[in-house]
Amino acid sequence: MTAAPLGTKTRILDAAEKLFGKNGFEETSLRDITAEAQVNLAAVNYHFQTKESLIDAVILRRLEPLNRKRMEMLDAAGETPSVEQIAEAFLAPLIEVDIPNVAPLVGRVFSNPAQFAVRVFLKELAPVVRRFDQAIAAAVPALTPEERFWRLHFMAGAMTHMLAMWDVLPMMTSLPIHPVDRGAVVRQMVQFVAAGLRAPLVAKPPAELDKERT
Amino acid sequence: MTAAPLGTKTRILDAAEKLFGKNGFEETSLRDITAEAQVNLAAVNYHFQTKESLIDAVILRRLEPLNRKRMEMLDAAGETPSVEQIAEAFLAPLIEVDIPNVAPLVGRVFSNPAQFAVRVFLKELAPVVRRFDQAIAAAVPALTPEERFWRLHFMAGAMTHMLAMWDVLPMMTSLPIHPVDRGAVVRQMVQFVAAGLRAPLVAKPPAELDKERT
DNA sequence: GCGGCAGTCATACGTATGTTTGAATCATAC
DNA sequence: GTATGATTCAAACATACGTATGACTGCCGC
Repeated sequence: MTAAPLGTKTRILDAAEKLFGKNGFEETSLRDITAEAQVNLAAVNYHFQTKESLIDAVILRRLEPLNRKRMEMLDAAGETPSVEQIAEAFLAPLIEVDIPNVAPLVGRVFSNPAQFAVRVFLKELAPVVRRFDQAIAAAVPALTPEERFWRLHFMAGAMTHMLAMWDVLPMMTSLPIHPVDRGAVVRQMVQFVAAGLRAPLVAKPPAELDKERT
Repeated sequence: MTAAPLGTKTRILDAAEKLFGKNGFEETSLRDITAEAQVNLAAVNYHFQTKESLIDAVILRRLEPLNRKRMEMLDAAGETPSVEQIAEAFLAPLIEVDIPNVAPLVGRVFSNPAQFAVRVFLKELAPVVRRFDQAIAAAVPALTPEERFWRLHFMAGAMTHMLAMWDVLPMMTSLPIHPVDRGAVVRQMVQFVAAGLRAPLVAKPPAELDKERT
């Protein structure tokens, strides 16, 4: 009857992941976590020393396989992936890798530029950003580096917003979108993002047009 | 020499806005705020009763004119605005209305689905969502309600991500994008979002294609 | 059997937080 | 000038938090 008891350490990670995702990092106390995990309060400091490094551990446990999957999909798409393939490589792993608690967590990580998230960002995310930037450069050569940079982050923003708002969005519409097939949303998002990635360049600002008039 | 002294209440709002934007709501203590505002600790409870309603006050002071401006721009775009006009009406007010502290704040509001943010969401944001949904429906009639719903929130996500990550993004690139002309970013985003809004519909899922094969 | 040790536990410590209090100060009307 | 109401102030309150401690438990090698 009782499920496999799992290690204390894993139970803490699971509980923390769930509560961090639902309520945020600072808003979740170690006592909330240990209660959810049915574990003694001191266990978290025994296994993870400090709350901060528990946060890191929770994030890294999920972020690492997620990003590996992204890289794999991008590699599998060949020499010069299309924008659709780029968007899908970036977005689809969220569906495949996941259990339900993870999505809100990812949303929280991306939408928290505070120090504790930056720690993880730069080490874990920078290579992925670089790799996808190169792919976009190959797929849409007309883009300047600045344009690639922003479009990449617009894509990331669409994703994070969906994840972070997952539980709230149903309240903002009368549509029966909950519980929804996450795969369908990803298809929509791939479509949206792909079109955005290959959008025409912005018109030159008035200052430059002036030169042409003279 | 000394600037106009402003009321205590306003100084609290300004300080809270600045610190909430920089560090988040829960991470900012009332003592941080009163120190920044050079005001007695008790003043915040005197003027705002509780921290929670201070948060509401800070958000509403900015969100309300922001959304009014959005509505105005959408109205000014005529009967059936183009997707570019829709995107611009949604995004441009952030540049015009703003002082620098506000942008991070908006990012925090949108990326925090916790109760305290939901309180504001549903009352203040629902009419705007409805209005823009109608505009998208008129501009891209082929979209189903679900598709409109998601594309609207992809647009919101690109915006929030940019705002929330504003201070962090420069660290993720070697490009000299900081300090950057915010108007230029908005032009990029309008371009991206407009293309996404009028992207072709998603391919039918395999299940429906099967029917055509039989 | 028993020593050693990783893991668990109840409990406590120090501190930071939101909030309250009651006296002091200020402004304004009479 | 002084009474009155609004505002500011220093100080305290209760609570919740992250962390630390020291005793206890169960297990494995010998």
